[in-house]
Amino acid sequence: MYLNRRDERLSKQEMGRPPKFSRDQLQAAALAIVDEQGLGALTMRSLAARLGTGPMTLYNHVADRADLDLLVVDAVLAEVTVPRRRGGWRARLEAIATELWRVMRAHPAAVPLVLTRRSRSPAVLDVAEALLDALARGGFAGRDLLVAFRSVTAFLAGFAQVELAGPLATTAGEPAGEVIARVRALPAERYPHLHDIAAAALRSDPEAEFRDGLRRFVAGLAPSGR
Amino acid sequence: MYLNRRDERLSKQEMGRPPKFSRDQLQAAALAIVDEQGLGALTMRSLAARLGTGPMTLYNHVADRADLDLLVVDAVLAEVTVPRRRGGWRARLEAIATELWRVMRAHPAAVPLVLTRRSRSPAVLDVAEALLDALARGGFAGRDLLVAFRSVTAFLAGFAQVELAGPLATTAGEPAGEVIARVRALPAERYPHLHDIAAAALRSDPEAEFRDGLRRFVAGLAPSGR
DNA sequence: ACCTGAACACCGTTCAAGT
DNA sequence: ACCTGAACACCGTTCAAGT
Repeated sequence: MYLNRRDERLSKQEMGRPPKFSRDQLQAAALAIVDEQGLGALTMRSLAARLGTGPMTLYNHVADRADLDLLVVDAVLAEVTVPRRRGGWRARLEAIATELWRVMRAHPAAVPLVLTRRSRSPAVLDVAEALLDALARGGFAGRDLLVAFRSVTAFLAGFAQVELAGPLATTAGEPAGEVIARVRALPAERYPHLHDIAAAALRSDPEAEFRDGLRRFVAGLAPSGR
Repeated sequence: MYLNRRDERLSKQEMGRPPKFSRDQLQAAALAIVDEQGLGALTMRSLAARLGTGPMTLYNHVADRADLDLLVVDAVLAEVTVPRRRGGWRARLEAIATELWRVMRAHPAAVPLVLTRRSRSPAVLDVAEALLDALARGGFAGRDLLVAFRSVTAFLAGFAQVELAGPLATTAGEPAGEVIARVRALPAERYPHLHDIAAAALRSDPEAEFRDGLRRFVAGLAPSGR
């Protein structure tokens, strides 16, 4: 009887206690680990330790390990602030793409996750809708819009990725000069053009490369006019 | 003395025995696991088991777990047969890109690895050089060539990735109709364009989307003319 | 030179119990 | 409703030993 009454009290007060951590707290802690120590350092146990609790506590907030990756993706994309609508559709498209590029470069270790994990959070969907809106203003619709959207996100995702893992990418901490030196050590008669761009990469910076590539890409975009 | 002589014999005969597995065998086995059971199923132990040996044996052929990922990347890219050189540079660029696209779609589970892991094997460098060669024939050189190359690989890597993990991507085994249904369950006034392309995706096929996107992209490419 | 078993530190997660 | 420790199956890798 007494126990029963106590159980009832518990079910309304102590049992219905507020969550110990908010989703924002988890996101911030998870992203901090990735930023500071790399992707490999993010584990259920490391995140729990950083929050000052045991591993099992996390299962009150995420379904499993895969959910933890989504936490990081959402944390990164939440930093995107969709720019105000002004200018033509090309300018708007460039502005959103540039903002996305900025955010990804701010969290290079998280990029593989952003490119690889599928999240349906508002943070992700809002950015997608903003890109689509810019294209729609350019006259794209239906399948035309679909293809253009896939192309733009492809370009964006790819550019971030290529800088990270392409043949000219630098490993974490490795000076760019060494990578280029390694490319130059390859047989020149077999890889003449790789030599060429390695030399160019030495004098270029990724920011400007992205801007040029993006501008050229956007300039070439046009609805099929069917 | 006798033992010494025996040791010498061993060092020339039994000790210098040929490797138990070739690199090709490791590559094929690793890729088979990924193709059949997904990325998560590839472990040192699972690969060893498939080869009928113990986990430690693998360390005679790869440096560590990360090396195992490179094995898969190289196995996939080794399937690329660079098309014969003919036609204009745009046609050639499209041909190589299409071939790469074909190979990646043949191993969808391996795509995240291909996009994310850096390999410097000839398989990878040869494809890069072929793309560069096509662009060079189009008049690109130096920094121009660098930017164009990054853009093309970006487009390619991104397109494969977007189909795999973009907002309209299907999880392994999940019918495309369900994904689209889920998008349509979103508030239409907030995501009007996502609704639009979801409907278009229902009637489209990725092959044709890639071809259209690629053609449009290549058509827009041109050296800066400085 | 190449192979291999035992052992270790670490991981995600199930289970059962606590408030 | 939310928290948590013990325990389990699994992982990559070190070590030492074998041919």
